[in-house]
Amino acid sequence: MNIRTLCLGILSFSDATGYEIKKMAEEGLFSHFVEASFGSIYPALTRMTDEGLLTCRSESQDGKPDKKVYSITDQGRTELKGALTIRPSKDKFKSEFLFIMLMSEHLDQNHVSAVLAQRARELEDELEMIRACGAQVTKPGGRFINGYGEAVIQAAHVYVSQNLDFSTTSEEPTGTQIDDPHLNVDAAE
Amino acid sequence: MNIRTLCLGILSFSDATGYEIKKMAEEGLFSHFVEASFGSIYPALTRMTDEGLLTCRSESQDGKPDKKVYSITDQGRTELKGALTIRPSKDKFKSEFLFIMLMSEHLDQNHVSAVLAQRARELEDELEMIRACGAQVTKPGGRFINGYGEAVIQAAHVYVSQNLDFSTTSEEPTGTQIDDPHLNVDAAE
DNA sequence: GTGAACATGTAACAAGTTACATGATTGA
DNA sequence: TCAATCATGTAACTTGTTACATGTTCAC
Repeated sequence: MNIRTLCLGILSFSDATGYEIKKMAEEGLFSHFVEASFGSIYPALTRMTDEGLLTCRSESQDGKPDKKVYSITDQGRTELKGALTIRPSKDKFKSEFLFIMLMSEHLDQNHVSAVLAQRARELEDELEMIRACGAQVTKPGGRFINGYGEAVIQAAHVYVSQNLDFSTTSEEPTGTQIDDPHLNVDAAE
Repeated sequence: MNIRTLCLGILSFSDATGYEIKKMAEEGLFSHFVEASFGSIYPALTRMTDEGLLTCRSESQDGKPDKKVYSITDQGRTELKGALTIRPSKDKFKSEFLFIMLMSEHLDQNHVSAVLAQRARELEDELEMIRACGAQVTKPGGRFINGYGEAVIQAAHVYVSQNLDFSTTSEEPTGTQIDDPHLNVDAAE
């Protein structure tokens, strides 16, 4: 999924400026699956307007530059649907944190412990953010992904908290004790 | 984290060829947090050898091109440690799947259901892979990230399985009933 | 006999980031 | 007075991907 699709998606819910789109990609629901900088958003909006996928109206404000509010057109909605009807590619997950953990044996143990403790705190903050943000979400799609984020981050938090000292002890990592009634494959060995 | 660090990390465990590095980044432990193509791996290895971070020995094989086996040098280990001692940046997670779910109200319900069912199956496969792969992992760092992956993917699987029909019913998404004893913040509302 | 796995490498290209340029307002 | 927020935009740059080039062996 590229920036164009992201912008179309956000604009399919409500009109917005480039600045607002960036904010939405940083905080709230959208922040879970994209990143976008001004350098990519502004050119994308301009180009899509030229192509007829968006319309743009300028609202002048005193002091600040004109605000350019973009709206999605029917053609834009068609484009968006097309982009969403392909089967989704694998989720992409990049984690420097996990990489550091994997390499922990080459590193200073104090550093590893500090990184773990820090990560536990970050996960708590994220969970709080998701819950706060979830209180404002009403549409089913939004509720679904909010719940998804909550489930996943919580699992990560439980796991990290239970294994804060993995690098200093020789104990087995504590696995999840949750049973998964939807998994019929008998893979646990 | 860039490809250079990834290669150094892999080579810090054992010598390998570019081809083998690519395979490791696709399957097994490393696959959880990176992607790499030949087009990025080969130039990176060449350059790092020029810079003294790696050494390279050629093993001729009949038929196939010479195998170039890379080893990390002390300088390379220093570089790796440096790259790992910075505090890890936020995990990056990109999901076309979640984006489609967010947009589900604009889409055909049958398509959304199919995507959900497909995702449940993919998560099962991934869980199986993680468990199979975990059986071979012995070092603490590896065990930690294997357990992390298992915890997170399982949570996602439970959640998706419980909400396969979210787009066709008006019910609240089923939240996680797991309690998190490590979370003292009282954020649940 | 066809495709996959083994094995390396380059050049063209795509995509997005960073840094810069500009400038008012508001709160600490 | 300094940083942050609002607000848009461009150019240079980085990074990495895709497609191509080359060639063997092995299993189906």
